[in-house]
Amino acid sequence: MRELLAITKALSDPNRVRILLALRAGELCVCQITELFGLAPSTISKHLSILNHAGLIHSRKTERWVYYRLPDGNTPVVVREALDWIHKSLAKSDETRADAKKLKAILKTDLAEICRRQCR
Amino acid sequence: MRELLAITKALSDPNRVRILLALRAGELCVCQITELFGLAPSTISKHLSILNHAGLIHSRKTERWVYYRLPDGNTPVVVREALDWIHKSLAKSDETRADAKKLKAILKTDLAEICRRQCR
DNA sequence: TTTATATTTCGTTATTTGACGAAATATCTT
DNA sequence: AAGATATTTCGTCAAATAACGAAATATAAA
Repeated sequence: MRELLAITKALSDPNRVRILLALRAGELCVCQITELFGLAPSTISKHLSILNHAGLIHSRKTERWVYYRLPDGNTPVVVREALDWIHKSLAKSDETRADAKKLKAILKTDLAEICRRQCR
Repeated sequence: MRELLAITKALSDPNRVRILLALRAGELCVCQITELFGLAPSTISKHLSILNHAGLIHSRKTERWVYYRLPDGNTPVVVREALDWIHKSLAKSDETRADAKKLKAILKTDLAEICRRQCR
Protein backbone atom coordinates (compact mmCIF):
# COMPACT_ATOMS: atom_id res chain seq x y z
CA MET A 1 0.00 0.00 0.00
CA ARG A 2 2.78 2.39 0.86
CA GLU A 3 4.45 1.89 -2.52
CA LEU A 4 1.19 2.36 -4.38
CA LEU A 5 0.33 5.51 -2.43
CA ALA A 6 3.75 6.98 -3.17
CA ILE A 7 2.86 6.49 -6.83
CA THR A 8 -0.70 7.83 -6.71
CA LYS A 9 0.39 10.87 -4.68
CA ALA A 10 3.19 11.53 -7.14
CA LEU A 11 0.64 11.33 -9.95
CA SER A 12 -1.86 13.64 -8.29
CA ASP A 13 -0.14 16.85 -9.30
CA PRO A 14 -0.49 18.12 -12.88
CA ASN A 15 3.08 19.36 -13.17
CA ARG A 16 4.48 15.99 -12.13
CA VAL A 17 2.31 14.23 -14.69
CA ARG A 18 3.51 16.67 -17.32
CA ILE A 19 7.10 15.92 -16.36
CA LEU A 20 6.51 12.20 -16.90
CA LEU A 21 5.04 12.88 -20.31
CA ALA A 22 7.89 15.20 -21.27
CA LEU A 23 10.47 12.59 -20.35
CA ARG A 24 9.17 10.31 -23.08
CA ALA A 25 11.32 12.43 -25.41
CA GLY A 26 14.40 11.24 -23.51
CA GLU A 27 16.31 12.27 -20.43
CA LEU A 28 16.25 15.91 -19.39
CA CYS A 29 18.25 17.88 -16.90
CA VAL A 30 16.63 19.97 -14.18
CA CYS A 31 17.16 23.28 -15.89
CA GLN A 32 15.54 22.04 -19.11
CA ILE A 33 12.47 20.95 -17.18
CA THR A 34 12.50 24.22 -15.26
CA GLU A 35 12.57 26.11 -18.54
CA LEU A 36 9.72 24.01 -19.92
CA PHE A 37 7.37 24.68 -17.02
CA GLY A 38 8.41 28.17 -15.94
CA LEU A 39 8.54 27.28 -12.26
CA ALA A 40 11.33 27.92 -9.77
CA PRO A 41 14.23 25.45 -9.94
CA SER A 42 13.64 24.49 -6.30
CA THR A 43 10.03 23.67 -7.11
CA ILE A 44 11.01 21.45 -10.04
CA SER A 45 13.68 19.79 -7.94
CA LYS A 46 11.10 18.93 -5.31
CA HIS A 47 8.72 17.49 -7.92
CA LEU A 48 11.53 15.38 -9.35
CA SER A 49 12.40 14.16 -5.88
CA ILE A 50 8.82 13.02 -5.32
CA LEU A 51 8.66 11.24 -8.69
CA ASN A 52 12.03 9.65 -8.01
CA HIS A 53 11.02 8.49 -4.56
CA ALA A 54 7.98 6.78 -6.07
CA GLY A 55 10.26 5.01 -8.55
CA LEU A 56 8.63 6.72 -11.52
CA ILE A 57 11.89 8.27 -12.72
CA HIS A 58 15.61 7.63 -12.35
CA SER A 59 18.47 10.09 -12.20
CA ARG A 60 22.01 10.28 -13.45
CA LYS A 61 24.52 12.87 -12.40
CA THR A 62 27.21 13.95 -14.79
CA GLU A 63 29.43 16.97 -14.45
CA ARG A 64 27.32 19.87 -13.33
CA TRP A 65 24.02 18.42 -14.46
CA VAL A 66 21.54 15.94 -13.07
CA TYR A 67 19.57 14.16 -15.75
CA TYR A 68 16.24 12.52 -15.05
CA ARG A 69 14.69 9.82 -17.22
CA LEU A 70 11.87 7.31 -17.24
CA PRO A 71 12.94 4.02 -15.69
CA ASP A 72 14.39 1.49 -18.09
CA GLY A 73 14.64 -2.26 -17.84
CA ASN A 74 13.90 -3.84 -14.48
CA THR A 75 11.05 -1.74 -13.20
CA PRO A 76 8.48 -3.04 -10.68
CA VAL A 77 5.25 -3.99 -12.42
CA VAL A 78 3.22 -1.53 -10.38
CA VAL A 79 5.44 1.33 -11.59
CA ARG A 80 5.53 0.27 -15.21
CA GLU A 81 1.76 -0.10 -15.34
CA ALA A 82 1.27 3.32 -13.76
CA LEU A 83 3.50 4.89 -16.38
CA ASP A 84 1.79 3.03 -19.20
CA TRP A 85 -1.55 4.18 -17.89
CA ILE A 86 -0.52 7.84 -17.72
CA HIS A 87 1.09 7.83 -21.13
CA LYS A 88 -1.76 6.00 -22.78
CA SER A 89 -4.29 8.34 -21.20
CA LEU A 90 -2.65 11.64 -22.02
CA ALA A 91 -0.20 11.13 -24.86
CA LYS A 92 -2.57 12.71 -27.36
CA SER A 93 -3.94 15.55 -25.25
CA ASP A 94 -3.54 19.13 -26.37
CA GLU A 95 -1.53 19.99 -23.28
CA THR A 96 0.92 17.17 -23.91
CA ARG A 97 1.34 18.23 -27.52
CA ALA A 98 1.95 21.82 -26.51
CA ASP A 99 4.57 20.76 -23.97
CA ALA A 100 6.22 18.52 -26.55
CA LYS A 101 6.41 21.38 -29.01
CA LYS A 102 7.94 23.75 -26.49
CA LEU A 103 10.36 21.03 -25.37
CA LYS A 104 11.51 20.54 -28.94
CA ALA A 105 12.58 24.18 -29.06
CA ILE A 106 14.35 23.86 -25.73
CA LEU A 107 16.26 20.82 -26.91
CA LYS A 108 17.51 22.77 -29.91
CA THR A 109 18.99 25.42 -27.63
CA ASP A 110 22.38 25.04 -26.04
CA LEU A 111 22.11 23.53 -22.56
CA ALA A 112 24.39 26.04 -20.87
CA GLU A 113 22.37 28.87 -22.42
CA ILE A 114 19.15 27.43 -20.97
CA CYS A 115 20.60 27.08 -17.51
CA ARG A 116 22.02 30.56 -17.47
CA ARG A 117 18.51 31.97 -17.87
CA GLN A 118 17.55 30.65 -14.46
CA CYS A 119 20.71 31.45 -12.52
CA ARG A 120 20.90 35.15 -12.16
CA MET B 1 -5.79 15.93 -17.70
CA ARG B 2 -8.61 16.99 -15.44
CA GLU B 3 -10.25 13.57 -15.62
CA LEU B 4 -6.98 11.79 -14.92
CA LEU B 5 -6.19 14.06 -11.98
CA ALA B 6 -9.62 13.44 -10.48
CA ILE B 7 -8.69 9.76 -10.59
CA THR B 8 -5.15 10.04 -9.23
CA LYS B 9 -6.28 12.37 -6.44
CA ALA B 10 -9.05 9.96 -5.55
CA LEU B 11 -6.49 7.16 -5.43
CA SER B 12 -4.04 9.08 -3.28
CA ASP B 13 -5.77 8.37 0.01
CA PRO B 14 -5.40 4.94 1.65
CA ASN B 15 -8.98 4.76 2.86
CA ARG B 16 -10.35 5.43 -0.60
CA VAL B 17 -8.15 2.73 -2.07
CA ARG B 18 -9.35 0.34 0.62
CA ILE B 19 -12.94 1.18 -0.28
CA LEU B 20 -12.30 0.27 -3.91
CA LEU B 21 -10.81 -3.04 -2.87
CA ALA B 22 -13.68 -3.77 -0.49
CA LEU B 23 -16.24 -3.14 -3.22
CA ARG B 24 -14.90 -6.08 -5.19
CA ALA B 25 -17.05 -8.19 -2.86
CA GLY B 26 -20.12 -6.47 -4.30
CA GLU B 27 -22.07 -3.30 -3.62
CA LEU B 28 -22.07 -1.90 -0.09
CA CYS B 29 -24.12 0.77 1.60
CA VAL B 30 -22.54 3.71 3.39
CA CYS B 31 -23.12 2.32 6.86
CA GLN B 32 -21.45 -0.97 5.99
CA ILE B 33 -18.37 0.86 4.74
CA THR B 34 -18.48 3.10 7.79
CA GLU B 35 -18.54 0.04 10.01
CA LEU B 36 -15.66 -1.53 8.10
CA PHE B 37 -13.34 1.45 8.50
CA GLY B 38 -14.44 2.87 11.84
CA LEU B 39 -14.59 6.44 10.58
CA ALA B 40 -17.40 8.97 10.91
CA PRO B 41 -20.28 8.52 8.42
CA SER B 42 -19.71 12.02 7.13
CA THR B 43 -16.08 11.19 6.43
CA ILE B 44 -16.99 8.05 4.52
CA SER B 45 -19.65 9.93 2.61
CA LYS B 46 -17.08 12.47 1.53
CA HIS B 47 -14.66 9.75 0.39
CA LEU B 48 -17.43 8.09 -1.60
CA SER B 49 -18.30 11.40 -3.16
CA ILE B 50 -14.71 11.87 -4.33
CA LEU B 51 -14.52 8.34 -5.76
CA ASN B 52 -17.87 8.83 -7.44
CA HIS B 53 -16.86 12.15 -8.93
CA ALA B 54 -13.80 10.48 -10.44
CA GLY B 55 -16.04 7.81 -11.98
CA LEU B 56 -14.40 5.05 -9.95
CA ILE B 57 -17.68 3.99 -8.32
CA HIS B 58 -21.38 4.26 -9.04
CA SER B 59 -24.28 4.61 -6.66
CA ARG B 60 -27.80 3.38 -6.41
CA LYS B 61 -30.35 4.69 -3.94
CA THR B 62 -33.04 2.40 -2.64
CA GLU B 63 -35.30 3.09 0.27
CA ARG B 64 -33.23 4.53 3.07
CA TRP B 65 -29.91 3.22 1.81
CA VAL B 66 -27.41 4.35 -0.78
CA TYR B 67 -25.40 1.51 -2.25
CA TYR B 68 -22.05 2.06 -3.90
CA ARG B 69 -20.45 -0.35 -6.34
CA LEU B 70 -17.61 -0.61 -8.81
CA PRO B 71 -18.65 0.60 -12.25
CA ASP B 72 -20.06 -2.04 -14.54
CA GLY B 73 -20.28 -2.19 -18.30
CA ASN B 74 -19.53 0.97 -20.21
CA THR B 75 -16.71 2.51 -18.23
CA PRO B 76 -14.15 4.90 -19.74
CA VAL B 77 -10.89 3.10 -20.48
CA VAL B 78 -8.92 5.41 -18.20
CA VAL B 79 -11.16 4.47 -15.26
CA ARG B 80 -11.20 0.77 -15.94
CA GLU B 81 -7.44 0.63 -16.25
CA ALA B 82 -6.98 2.55 -13.01
CA LEU B 83 -9.22 0.08 -11.19
CA ASP B 84 -7.46 -2.89 -12.75
CA TRP B 85 -4.13 -1.45 -11.70
CA ILE B 86 -5.21 -0.91 -8.08
CA HIS B 87 -6.80 -4.32 -7.77
CA LYS B 88 -3.92 -6.11 -9.40
CA SER B 89 -1.42 -4.29 -7.21
CA LEU B 90 -3.09 -4.77 -3.85
CA ALA B 91 -5.53 -7.69 -4.10
CA LYS B 92 -3.16 -9.98 -2.25
CA SER B 93 -1.84 -7.58 0.38
CA ASP B 94 -2.29 -8.34 4.07
CA GLU B 95 -4.31 -5.18 4.58
CA THR B 96 -6.73 -6.12 1.81
CA ARG B 97 -7.14 -9.61 3.22
CA ALA B 98 -7.80 -8.24 6.70
CA ASP B 99 -10.42 -5.85 5.35
CA ALA B 100 -12.04 -8.65 3.36
CA LYS B 101 -12.25 -10.81 6.45
CA LYS B 102 -13.83 -8.07 8.52
CA LEU B 103 -16.20 -7.26 5.70
CA LYS B 104 -17.34 -10.87 5.56
CA ALA B 105 -18.45 -10.63 9.18
CA ILE B 106 -20.22 -7.34 8.52
CA LEU B 107 -22.09 -8.85 5.58
CA LYS B 108 -23.35 -11.65 7.81
CA THR B 109 -24.87 -9.12 10.19
CA ASP B 110 -28.29 -7.60 9.61
CA LEU B 111 -28.02 -4.29 7.75
CA ALA B 112 -30.35 -2.38 10.06
CA GLU B 113 -28.36 -3.60 13.03
CA ILE B 114 -25.13 -2.28 11.52
CA CYS B 115 -26.60 1.11 10.79
CA ARG B 116 -28.07 1.49 14.24
CA ARG B 117 -24.59 1.28 15.72
CA GLN B 118 -23.62 4.53 14.04
CA CYS B 119 -26.79 6.52 14.61
CA ARG B 120 -26.99 7.33 18.25
C1' DT C 1 41.91 28.96 -4.67
C1' DT C 2 38.45 31.95 -5.97
C1' DT C 3 34.35 32.45 -8.86
C1' DA C 4 30.54 30.78 -11.50
C1' DT C 5 27.09 27.27 -12.35
C1' DA C 6 23.54 23.53 -11.31
C1' DT C 7 20.91 21.41 -8.05
C1' DT C 8 19.11 20.51 -3.51
C1' DT C 9 17.67 21.67 1.12
C1' DC C 10 15.38 24.63 4.30
C1' DG C 11 12.09 27.95 6.10
C1' DT C 12 7.91 30.49 5.10
C1' DT C 13 3.33 31.21 3.28
C1' DA C 14 -1.08 30.20 1.07
C1' DT C 15 -3.98 26.53 -0.27
C1' DT C 16 -5.78 21.93 -0.05
C1' DT C 17 -7.14 17.95 2.36
C1' DG C 18 -8.99 14.65 5.86
C1' DA C 19 -11.18 14.28 10.00
C1' DC C 20 -15.05 15.37 13.03
C1' DG C 21 -19.70 16.86 14.81
C1' DA C 22 -23.85 19.51 14.02
C1' DA C 23 -27.34 20.55 11.06
C1' DA C 24 -29.91 19.66 6.79
C1' DT C 25 -32.18 16.43 3.71
C1' DA C 26 -34.66 12.41 2.37
C1' DT C 27 -36.99 8.37 3.30
C1' DC C 28 -39.34 4.93 6.20
C1' DT C 29 -42.30 3.72 10.21
C1' DT C 30 -45.78 4.73 13.50
C1' DA D 1 -48.33 14.20 10.76
C1' DA D 2 -44.50 13.02 13.93
C1' DG D 3 -40.59 10.53 14.93
C1' DA D 4 -36.77 7.44 13.56
C1' DT D 5 -33.20 6.25 10.33
C1' DA D 6 -29.56 6.89 6.55
C1' DT D 7 -26.92 9.93 4.16
C1' DT D 8 -25.14 14.37 2.80
C1' DT D 9 -23.73 19.10 3.47
C1' DC D 10 -21.49 22.57 6.09
C1' DG D 11 -18.26 24.72 9.26
C1' DT D 12 -14.10 24.07 11.78
C1' DC D 13 -9.53 22.52 12.88
C1' DA D 14 -5.09 20.20 12.24
C1' DA D 15 -2.01 18.29 9.01
C1' DA D 16 -0.18 17.92 4.34
C1' DT D 17 1.19 20.16 0.09
C1' DA D 18 2.90 23.36 -3.64
C1' DA D 19 5.03 27.43 -4.41
C1' DC D 20 8.85 30.64 -3.60
C1' DG D 21 13.46 32.65 -2.30
C1' DA D 22 17.59 32.21 0.43
C1' DA D 23 21.11 29.42 1.84
C1' DA D 24 23.78 25.14 1.37
C1' DT D 25 26.14 21.78 -1.51
C1' DA D 26 28.72 20.11 -5.37
C1' DT D 27 31.09 20.55 -9.48
C1' DA D 28 33.45 23.29 -13.32
C1' DA D 29 36.09 27.15 -14.88
C1' DA D 30 39.23 30.95 -14.26
